[in-house]
Formats: sequence, C-alpha cells, structure tokens
Amino acid sequence: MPGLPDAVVPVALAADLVVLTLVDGSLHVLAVRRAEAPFIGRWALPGGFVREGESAQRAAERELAEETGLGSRVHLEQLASYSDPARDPRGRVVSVAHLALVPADDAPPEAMRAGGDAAEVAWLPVTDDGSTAEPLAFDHARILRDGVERARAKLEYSALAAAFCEEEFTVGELRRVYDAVWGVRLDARNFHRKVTGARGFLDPVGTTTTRDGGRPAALFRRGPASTLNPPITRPPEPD
Amino acid sequence: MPGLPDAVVPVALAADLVVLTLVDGSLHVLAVRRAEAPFIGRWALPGGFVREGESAQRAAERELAEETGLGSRVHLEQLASYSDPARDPRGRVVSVAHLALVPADDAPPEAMRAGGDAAEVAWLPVTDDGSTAEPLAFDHARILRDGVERARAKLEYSALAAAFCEEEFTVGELRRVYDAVWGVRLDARNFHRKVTGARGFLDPVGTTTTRDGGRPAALFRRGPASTLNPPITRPPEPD
DNA sequence: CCAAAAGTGTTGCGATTACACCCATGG
DNA sequence: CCATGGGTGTAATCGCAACACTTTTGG
Repeated sequence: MPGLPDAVVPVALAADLVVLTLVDGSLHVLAVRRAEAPFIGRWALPGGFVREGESAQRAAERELAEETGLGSRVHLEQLASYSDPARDPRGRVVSVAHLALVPADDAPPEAMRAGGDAAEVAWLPVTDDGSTAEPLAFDHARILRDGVERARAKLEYSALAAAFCEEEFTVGELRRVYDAVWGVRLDARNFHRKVTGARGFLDPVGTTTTRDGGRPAALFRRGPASTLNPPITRPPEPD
Repeated sequence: MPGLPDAVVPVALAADLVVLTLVDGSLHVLAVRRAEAPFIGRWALPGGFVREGESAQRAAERELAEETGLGSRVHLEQLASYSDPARDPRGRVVSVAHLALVPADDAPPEAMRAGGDAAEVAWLPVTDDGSTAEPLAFDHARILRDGVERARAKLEYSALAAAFCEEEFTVGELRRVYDAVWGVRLDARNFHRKVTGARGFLDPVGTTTTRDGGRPAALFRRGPASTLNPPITRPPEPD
C-alpha cells in the first residue's frame, strides 16, 4: 500500500445487503443460494466486493439494482460493518452491511435478474426473533438480526414504513406494515388519526382507491418529514 | 488476495474514534494534532490502522487505551464506516468510526500518554451544530457530526448518559449531562422523579455525598437496564 | 441565617386509548 | 342487504410539565 505505513494489512471490502419486504403481510428477506465455496449451497445475504473507485454505499446500490432490478423506490441506508478476522475463511474480508426496504410484493424473485453468480434468489420468511428457518452463510444471521432490529426501531420515530409501500398508499396499507414488522395489531382508528395528524408525514394525493375492499380509502404519498413526531409507539409487551 | 476473485481491490482499514466527554459542563471531543502529511499540523480524530488478526472493534479499544489510558469505564460502540475512495489522499483507506464516551474531567489531556505518533492531544469544544472551531483533517468533521448526533439521540432512550459520569454519581450530575449534551435546562424535580422511577436504570448505592453542594444527594450506579422506558424527552425546539 | 441543591406533593392539561358509531363501496 | 374496510366522535385515563413546598447540608 504505497504512501501508507508498512504494517498496514490489506483487506477486501464487501457490501452486503439486508433487503426486507413484505410478502403476504409478513416480513421477508432477500437471499441468494451460494454457488461457490465456502458455504456452497447455503443461503446468504446478497452482496459483493466493492470495486475500484467505488464507495461501499455505491457498491450497495449497484448490488441492489443487479439483484432486484429496482432502481429507485427503495430505501437504502448503512447498517454496520463486520470485521471479525475469522468471519470469512477465504481471508480478510470486511463487510459494510446495508439495510434496504422495498415495497411489498414488488420484484418477486422469479422476476429477478439471475445475473452474476447468483444461482437462485428467494424471499425467505423472517421469524419474530429476526432469523431465518435455514441457517445463513458467514455471519449473515447476525447481520440479518441487526437489520431487522434497526428496521423495527426506526418504524417508531421515522417515516421508514412508507418504504414498504407503493408510491401511493392508503393509511390501512401503512398500518399493515407496522402490524407485520412489529407482529402486533394496531387500532386502525387511532392509527389513522395519528398519522394523518402528524405534520409533513403524509401528503394527500386527493384520489381514492378501493383496492383493499370496503369503503374507498384516500391515497397518500410520503410527506417531506423524515422523522415522526409524536412517534408511533409500539404496544408494551405483556409482562 | 488469495482465495478471492482477482478483481477484488485491497483497502487499508482504519479505526477512528469520536471520544466525547464533558469539560466544565460542556461537550468536548478528543483530538490529536497530526505530525505527518497529509493534513500535517491539523487536528484530527484519534485512530489508527487495524492490525493483523484484529477486528475494528478491538483496534478501537486499543487506540482508546493508548490515547487516554482509560481501560474500562468507557462506553464504546461502532458508529459508521466511511469509504469514499477520495477520503484519504494516500490511497484507499476505509475508516470504521467508533463513538466513545468517557467520564467528565477524567483523563485530562496532560495526563494522556503522548505515545505513538500523536504530537499533541487536546479536548476541543464541540459547538451546538456538532463541529469544532478549527477544521479537522480528512472527513473527520463529518464523522464528528455523526457521532455527536448519535450521542444526542441515544440519550433519550438509552442509559448512555451514565457513561459521562463516574462510577457512582448523583441524579443532579446525571441531569447536568443531559443539559450539556442537549444544550437545555431540564427541570431538576421532574428529572429526578423520572430517572429514579425508571426500573433498572439506577441502582441506589445507599450512601450520600455533598460534593455538589447543598443538601446531601443519594449516590447511584448504572442499573442493569440498557434502554430507558419511558424515554427522557428532549424539549421541543421553539418554532 | 442564607444560599444552594435534593427531593416530594399537587394540579392541570394534552396525548392516548378503547370503543361506539357512521360512511361508502363490492358482491 | 351485508360484509368489509375507512373514517370521526368521545369519555376515561395516563403521563408529564409546571411549580409550590420541605429537607439538609456548607458557609
């Protein structure tokens, strides 16, 4: 490494993705089946190595586009980095994990580009404790848990929930995001009042839809506010 | 990089530190004056390269001990990673930034080990917008801002504030942490009720102290709870 | 005695909950 | 006409900010 001290050890930098969505009203994570050693045949989080001249953020955006075909309409943020020297048997690989949220039932796995080295792509259901039924490769179970926890926490005080919805959505659809991610059932009436009352959170479109059945519901877009005040509070766990 | 694809670009991994403390009741950050190019003579966040067989977390712990002499008694958590290819003119250096909080008026800079390459070490005052009077090297201003923001946010719902206090502290001392970090003046009476009422947050020691003047105050230690429910709410900004 | 900081009691208000009730559609 | 989801009204309650007041020290 020219210009740097001799003792500096080179590492490979990877950008991995925790891509969450809702399938049939429950939380799912995007996974690829590994076609190569190590962990061949195991499910893993999508990701890849950061290229020359690329930041981890840009690499994550690129991987996300490659894997899902979705360009924008996705929320993407850095989650954390994982640098345990033993986390990858091939050598010193440091992963910058990112959290992505994509709209419900968008980008079904069949429609995904099977490009690159991904042999098989699927939405795996996420359990209440933030894990999958089948074990994940590397330390990806840990990364997934951190991602799910982050998503759950941020729903409370941020406008993140709308990232799971289409561009235009109803209050009911938004509420079902909270129900699914938190595993609760919020009161539809109070939820309605709360989110429509929070300034800057929802932009009324003016039109209505009956796609959810029942009485026509007003359509909204995400408003300019990124934080939600007062927050939507998660119901306390029963003691 | 043996065992890895040819296209993988090697990067140097650094662990940088945002070390915050209170000096005379106001927020300060630990900085070192750079003795080498690039940015020679500028203040920078303390940090260094991750060594062989070391995780970024361990490297941060090592740097923190080297720089402050403080072993435990410090809160340390990962903040975020910075991987812009142009962030270091020497080459591809990715920084995993960490946030550390040390007790008020502990480890004054004079007492710090001037070991390693640090020519000069100081606590720099942090302004309300999370920056320093003098510019910092690299992208460290950005990292500092992110660290201060994280600290401010986590005070609300976590037991983080106690990290700024000695092992045993009074409710008043804890309140002054909030006052300093948030730049507000909380009501001493309501604050007292709130923190002593939160289960698991404070462990009463049983003894008292008059070191803050006035009536003797009960001493507490950090309780087992890491999250604070209900949270301490930051007073709303005046519109 | 006075100043200063620690604690306790009380009161009023605003947010939240729990639910009754009405609305507008599709089948 | 009924099931379904959308939306509004309202009363009981909870949490909390505001502040009066008492306690216990040092000087």
